[in-house]
Amino acid sequence: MESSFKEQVYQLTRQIPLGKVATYGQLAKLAGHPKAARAIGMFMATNPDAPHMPCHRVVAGDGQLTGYSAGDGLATKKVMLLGEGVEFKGAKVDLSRSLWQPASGI
DNA sequence: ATTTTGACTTAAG
DNA sequence: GCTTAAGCCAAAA
Repeated sequence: MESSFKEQVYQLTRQIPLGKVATYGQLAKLAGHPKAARAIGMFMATNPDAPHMPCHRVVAGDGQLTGYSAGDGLATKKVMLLGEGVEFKGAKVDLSRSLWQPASGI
């Protein structure tokens, strides 16, 4: 395994369950760099495995949809998330309901 | 090797 | 609630 920061981010993004979304900061933290949210965005923008990279399930820390350069951009992203069962609150994702909680053994 | 930019986050006013 | 500033990481020029 490469075990690189990049690889970790890719794996985590790939493990986001359907109907849920993760934030850049969350992925960064899970990958070992809690402040590399910016780099995460770049990894998504330059993702080498787009078909295996559900980057549309990754949103900003406030649930705001950012980036996405496919279809109609954020519009397509929103539609995809809605189709997966993610709840929206206006133009943002309702993180209170659709935020991915890894190992949610609370 | 250095500088700039970017799909970010948090804090402060 | 909105704007400004600073911090941090990685890729591209």
